[in-house]
Order: sequence, then C-alpha cells, then structure tokens
Amino acid sequence: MYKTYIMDLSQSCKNCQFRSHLFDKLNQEELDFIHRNKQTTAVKKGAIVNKSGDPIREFVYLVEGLVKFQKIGKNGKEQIVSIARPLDFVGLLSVFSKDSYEYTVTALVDSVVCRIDIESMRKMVQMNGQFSLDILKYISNISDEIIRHTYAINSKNLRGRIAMLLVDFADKYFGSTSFDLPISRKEMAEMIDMTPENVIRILSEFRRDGIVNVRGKHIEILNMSLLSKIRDLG
Amino acid sequence: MYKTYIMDLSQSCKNCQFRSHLFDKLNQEELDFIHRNKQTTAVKKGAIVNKSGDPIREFVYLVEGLVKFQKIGKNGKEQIVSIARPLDFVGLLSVFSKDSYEYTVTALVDSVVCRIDIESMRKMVQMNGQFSLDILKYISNISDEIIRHTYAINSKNLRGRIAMLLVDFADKYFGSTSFDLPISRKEMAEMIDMTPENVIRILSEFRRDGIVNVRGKHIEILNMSLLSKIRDLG
DNA sequence: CGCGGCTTTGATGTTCATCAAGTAAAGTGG
DNA sequence: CCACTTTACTTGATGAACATCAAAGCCGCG
Repeated sequence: MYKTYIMDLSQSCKNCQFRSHLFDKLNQEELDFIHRNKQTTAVKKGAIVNKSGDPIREFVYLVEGLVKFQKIGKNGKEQIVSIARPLDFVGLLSVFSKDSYEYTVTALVDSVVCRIDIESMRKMVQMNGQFSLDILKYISNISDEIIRHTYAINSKNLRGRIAMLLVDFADKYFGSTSFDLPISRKEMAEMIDMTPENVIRILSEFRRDGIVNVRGKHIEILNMSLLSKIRDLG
Repeated sequence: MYKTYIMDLSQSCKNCQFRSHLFDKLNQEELDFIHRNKQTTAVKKGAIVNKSGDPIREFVYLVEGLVKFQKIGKNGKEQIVSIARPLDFVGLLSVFSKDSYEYTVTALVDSVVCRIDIESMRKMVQMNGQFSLDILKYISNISDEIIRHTYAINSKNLRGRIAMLLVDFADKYFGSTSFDLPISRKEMAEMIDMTPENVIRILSEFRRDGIVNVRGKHIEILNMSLLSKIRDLG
C-alpha cells in the first residue's frame, strides 16, 4: 500500500520500521554493516533514480513514494514495465546480472530511497546463506510477477486492460476505490501497451456506463464488481 | 547450440562434460554431494518433464534435446514462454520462489535431463557463497532474457515476429540457415502470440518473396540479411 | 496573455483474428 | 500393408479491433 511516512533519514537500520522482511535474517552486526554502507536520500517528483545504461553501483530500495521502471523500445517509444511501491526493490532484475541498469527509474511522486552499496550486498549474500536464499526467492518472485503481468496485459482487449489497471491502482497501490492517478494518460498507455487516445476513449466509455467517475486525474470506482468482471473477461 | 550427444548416464558429475558453468565453483566434495542426490533420465519426444501445478521436488537441468515451457492462459489457450536448449535449467523461475511449478515443460525431441533434489540445491546455496551469487546472476539473466523477449515480440508486427522466430532458430538453436523445425505451425503461433493461419500465410509470403524455402517442417533461409531487416523494422 | 503540452472526440484506414472449406499428412485398427 | 480416421496444414473471404490522423478545447507556465 502506498502511504506517506515521516522518516528520520539518519536512523540506523537496526530499528528501521521501513525495512523489508528481506533483511530479517541479518543479525545486529550485519545490519550495522549495511547501515554503514548505505545512504538514504529524498527524490523529487519527476527526478531520475537510475538511468538505463548507467553503471550499477548500488542496490536501491524504495522507502516512500512511487517510482516507475521504463524501457525504451527500438522505435523510441517508452514502455513502463512496472511501478514500485514502498518496500519494493528498484532495478532488482539487473542488479546481480548486469554491470549497467536495464531500466530507467523515475519518481512519480516525491519519494525516499535507500541506496546500499552493491559490493556490500554481494558480500552479505556470500556470507549469510539464509539471506542468499531469501534474496533468490525474492528475485524469482518479482520476475515471475512481471512475466505473469506482461502476459496478462497482452491477452486482454483494451477494455480489459484499462479495467485491470484501475483495479490494480485501487487494490494494490491505494487501498481505496477513490484515488488520484500518479501518471498521465500517456503513461497509462505506456503501461498497458495502447495509445493515449484509446485510454481516454475507454475511460469515457466507463464513465458513460456509470462504472467510474473521472475528473482529470481523480478516479472513483463506482462499480468494482463489474470492473473486475470486465478485467477477467477481457 | 542444439546438438546430439552420446552420454553415459551413470557417470559422476565430477568430470561431466555436459555440466553447466554454474557448477564450476563447487569443489570435488560438493560435486559428489550433488551427484549422490541427482538422477539422470531420458525423456521421449512429447513426454512431460514437469506439469504446471505439480509440487517442486527437483531442480531440473537439460542435458540433451529441446523442451518447451508453456503456460495456460485463462481462456484455455496455450502460450509457449520459452524453449530451453542443452545446459539450460528448466523451471528455474519458480524453483526457488514457489512450491509448485508455474509452467508445464514438454520435450520437443528425445531429450535427457538431470534432476537434482531441490533440498540439496538449497543446502548448496546456503553453504557456498560464491555458488549462491552465481545462481542469483543466472536467474536474473534468464528472467531479464524472458522479459526482454516478451516485450520484443509484442512490439513487432506479424511479419517481424515470424522473422525473429526464424532467425532465432537459425542462430541460437541450430547454428545453420537450414534446419528442421521442432514444432508445429500451431506451436509457432503459441510462441509469438498469433494464429496458426497467419503463421502459414506469412511463411508463404516469405517463400513467394524468395526469402526462405519451406517444405513442411524443413526451413532454409535464403536471404538472411533481408530477414533480419524485417525482424528489426517490424 | 499567449504558447506548448496534455486531453478529448470524431473520422478513416490497416492489421489481424475469425470463419469456412479443402488438401495433405500422420496415426490407427483390421 | 491398406483403408479409415483424425490431425495438421493451407488459402480465401469477411469483419472486428485497434492505430493513426486531424482538429478543437483545456490547463499550466513563463
């Protein structure tokens, strides 16, 4: 769930309430080691966290806010692969396999990230067997998730895709049927592989049918069960 | 490259010439441990290696042949996610994150697989830090690859997809511009998200244009540079 | 105040899936 | 090994879904 926290950026990892469960298997000494090799920074809306092609020096972790992962297709069109929530890792897929970032990561709202030195992370994986198993599990899960999600999008018609996007925002990101979209129509289109025009067209359709209320970026889902049905049947 | 080997199924892993580089960081004792907890079996063409939903008990590794990973969409349509070559791991994505297989794996030709007990693998990851880093790297790479491939397919028109498929078979799987397809037209369609009718239509088009020779399953690429161009521009 | 980008709606065209029908190939049982 | 059945392959015709093009209204920002 996307929430706004007030965080003391200087605190140690030991008692950090924003820590991922991934670090639960580290003991106090190991957490201190991570703490000494990390850096917590605020990122303004629109600012770039990682740029595709830049060398990977850190293992980046989202504490607060929302960021998008995007990829530039050969035709120059941008595609949004995923949107990360707090406690998600950023650039995880490339981080252990490549020397440079695969995706460009940009903050959609004012955000806070932790940057852990990548060599320190590697060391930790080598030293702590349970930790390495947990990371392995985590990476596999994320990959599975992205692959499943990508296939889901491509097997749906346009109405089904928009329905899926709206339900995901309501359920996964905001925990409410009423929310403000953190992205433009064009970005919505980039997330679900369609044109901005058709995003708008179908939103208008849903509005006419009384399924949602749309006023600019503000969305209110009026008929969630019907929307879910459109997602599943599309 | 897909080759036919003659393998002694009973030999130890220690001197195995079919071993993945992934195991290079294991010492003799560890290789013996793996050997005692593995099983090498032949799989007939068309036979199922792993079935979606079955509990994961083994870490499966392709020694010889070709296998397809497939997924059943909600509409009941099958989709082929990837085709594994010798020295590839099978079901790798789910293996550390799930209790049961995500994909059904079927042999496309007579094949040979090694099945390593999953608990033994976990133990190895916990014990050997370098090995766990290598596995992490390997899994990340495969995931990256699948995601990149999936996006590539969906951003191309039908001609581009067929071109991509043919070039991949020639380059990655057979190392020759002349080869016999190990899959049916229907399976080709399942690989690149189109209908069997259109697969045939476009193959015929390519034949008329003198780009390929098609006789049933036998393919001969006559104009590789043009085919690559169609792939890149599609 | 005016410019440029984002949003919205309508009209048009292309691409691809679906349907139909026929041919070739590959199993299957006697 | 041959008749029979089933499955795979192939081509054409049609229609639906979606992208593209065009034009106008809206909003934020210098």
